[in-house]
Amino acid sequence: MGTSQQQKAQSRKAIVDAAAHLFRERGVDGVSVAQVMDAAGLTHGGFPRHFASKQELLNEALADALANGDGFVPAGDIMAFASQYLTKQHRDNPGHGCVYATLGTEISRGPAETRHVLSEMIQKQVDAFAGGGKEESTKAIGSWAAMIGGLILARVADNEALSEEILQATRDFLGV
Amino acid sequence: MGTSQQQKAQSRKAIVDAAAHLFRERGVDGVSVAQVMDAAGLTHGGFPRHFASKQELLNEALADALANGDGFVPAGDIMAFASQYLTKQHRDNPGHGCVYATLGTEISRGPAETRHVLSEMIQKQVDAFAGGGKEESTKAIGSWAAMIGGLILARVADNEALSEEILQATRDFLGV
DNA sequence: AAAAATAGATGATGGCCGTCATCTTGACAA
DNA sequence: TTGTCAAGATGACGGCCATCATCTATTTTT
Repeated sequence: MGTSQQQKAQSRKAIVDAAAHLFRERGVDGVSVAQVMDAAGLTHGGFPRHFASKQELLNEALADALANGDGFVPAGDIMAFASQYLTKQHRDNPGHGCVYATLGTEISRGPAETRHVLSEMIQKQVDAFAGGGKEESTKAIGSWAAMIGGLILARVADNEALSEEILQATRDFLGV
Repeated sequence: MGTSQQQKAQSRKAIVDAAAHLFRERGVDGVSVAQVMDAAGLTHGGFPRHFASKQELLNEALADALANGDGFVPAGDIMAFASQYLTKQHRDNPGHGCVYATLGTEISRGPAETRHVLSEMIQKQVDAFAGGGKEESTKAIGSWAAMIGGLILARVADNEALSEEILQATRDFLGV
């Protein structure tokens, strides 16, 4: 099954996309390499041709998810961002949602290398916040934190009323 | 190795304590039953005498961690609570810290039964917040969310300056 | 056009984990 | 005191996973 270099690039992209999606949906430990490959339309054996390890794929998937903005990274007005973030839509689609709210804790416990990738993303975000002065920065970081925590609580809640109550309260708290 | 019923109760407590600690520190998937038993001073074979499954132990461990207040559950003044919560001390000791910030995402993806246990804890907390009226309740839930999100971000950050900046900003944001 | 290179498939390997079976030994009931 | 029961130890089993080895077929190079 020889394949052109163009197809290899396509395959690689498919693998990264599948990983970025599945890792957020089920956690890194909750998804096997074989499952990622399967979702990418390949079999597990082709994996080493693209990545040296699952770790390496995770790093790439994280960078990709955040670079594409798919990972719900604050941009522009933090309040406009918050109103998109604290929704049922986002809550029910972790696979396409905020990386910090889905993988933050798992990665904080993981290898330094992967942790560093995510840490740099946070740094970049905090730096961006700092543009508007200290007070604006504090508000942005604090609001961001509330969004992440609120979404996590809303996802743990197993009944719609409670979950919606948490989302609503967090929105109200932020004045969105 | 016959053992008295008193010793059995002691063993059970040791297992639950070890689990509550290790699960928060390394994640549920990151700790094996054998490791929990070892930390409790036993071997893996005695496990079935106490719990039918790892799931069952998790449920018990969660309930225990939260009941003991060790799990960082808001009590009394939410602001006083926040100032204890957003500290390096808490950040660096997840094993004895807030359950939502360590296991929230993992459990939101897990079995309904375990999710229900944690969900009921949230419900109880939200109900307690509601005592002071709607506005107070909104503030409490929003602040709680900010604490959880802020702590998670601070734990992901792999350099002290950034991590401390996040903790500080979240504290300032909440006015603590 | 022939040869070399390689993407991807199939399959194997070693390790870890949750759970169960069995045995031993001390606790309690008689 | 004797017999039953069970806590906990040792050990095994089946399943899953990450990674590597090998084979194949097509692409790319010469």
